[in-house]
Amino acid sequence: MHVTDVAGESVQPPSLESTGCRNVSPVLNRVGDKWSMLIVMILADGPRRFNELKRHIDGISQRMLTLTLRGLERDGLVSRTVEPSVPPRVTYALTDLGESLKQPVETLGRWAMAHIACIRAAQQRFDARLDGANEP
Amino acid sequence: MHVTDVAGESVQPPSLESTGCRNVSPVLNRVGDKWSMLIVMILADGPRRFNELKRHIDGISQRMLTLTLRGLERDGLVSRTVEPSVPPRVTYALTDLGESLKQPVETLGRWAMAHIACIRAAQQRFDARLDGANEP
DNA sequence: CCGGATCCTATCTGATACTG
DNA sequence: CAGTATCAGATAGGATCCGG
Repeated sequence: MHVTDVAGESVQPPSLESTGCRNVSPVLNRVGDKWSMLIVMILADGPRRFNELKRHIDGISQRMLTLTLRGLERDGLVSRTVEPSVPPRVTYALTDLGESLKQPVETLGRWAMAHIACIRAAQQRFDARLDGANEP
Repeated sequence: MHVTDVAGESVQPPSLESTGCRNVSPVLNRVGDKWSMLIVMILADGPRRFNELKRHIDGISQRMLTLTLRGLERDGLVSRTVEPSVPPRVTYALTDLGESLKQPVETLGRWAMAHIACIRAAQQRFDARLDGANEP
C-alpha cells in the first residue's frame, strides 16, 4: 500500500520520542478503548455480520457494538455493507487501512496473552504489600 | 529474560481468536488508556523523574500522571525508586516486564504515526457525508 | 519536588424499550 | 436483523489546595 497523506506531505515516521507522542494519543483513544481492538481482532479473521460480532464478543451491549463500529468506520478502519434484503443483512469488514492494523494489534495481543499471568501476579504482590501496610 | 508465570503453567499464546480475546481486554484497559502507552514510550528511552515525565508529556495533569504511574507500577511494568534526599527524588523506570512491552508498543506507535493522516482524512470524509445528508 | 485529598464535570457504558 | 433513543449509574479526567 502506498501511504501518502491528503495534503501531499510525505508521511515518514519520525523518532518515536519527541515529535510523535502527540500524534499517537488520538489513535490510541480509538484503538485503545474497551472494544475496538477486540473487534479488529475478530474482523481480522474475516467479515462478520452485526449479530455474529455480538455473539462472538459476549459482554458487549448492542449499543456499544454499534457505537464502536461507527467509530471504526469513521476512522476508515472498517467498512459497512448493507444488502437491501429482508431481513436486512449488514456486513462489517476490515478496510485496507484496517488490515494494516492487524499486524500491530496481533503483536500487542500476543504480548498481552503471554504476560497476563505476570501482570496478575505483580498486581497481587502490589495489593498484598498495601494490605500488609494497612493491617499489620 | 526468561518469562514463566507464577503458577508454573507454561505461557503459550493460543490462537488470537477464540480463547484469547477475553484475556486481552484487561491488559488493554491498562495499556490502552489515555496515558499509559505514552509513558511507556518515554520510559523506553531511559529512566525519568516525575516532573521530567510531566514536562515531557505536556497535557497530562499531575493527578493523572500519579495515577497512571501507580497503575503501571501495580502491573509490574514500571519501577518506582525513591532517593531519600531533600528535596525528594523519585525515579521511574521500565521493569523487565515493561521492557518486554517496548516492542509491541513501538510497533503500534509506528503504525499510528504512519497512518494518522489516513485516519484524519477518513474522518473528514465520513463527517462530510453526514453534513451533506443533514444539510442538502 | 513529589504526590495525596477533595470537588466537580465530561464522557462512557449498560439496561431497556422502540422502529424499519 | 440491525439498528435508534433515552435514561441512569459508573468512571475518567482536570483543577485546586494542602503536606512531607
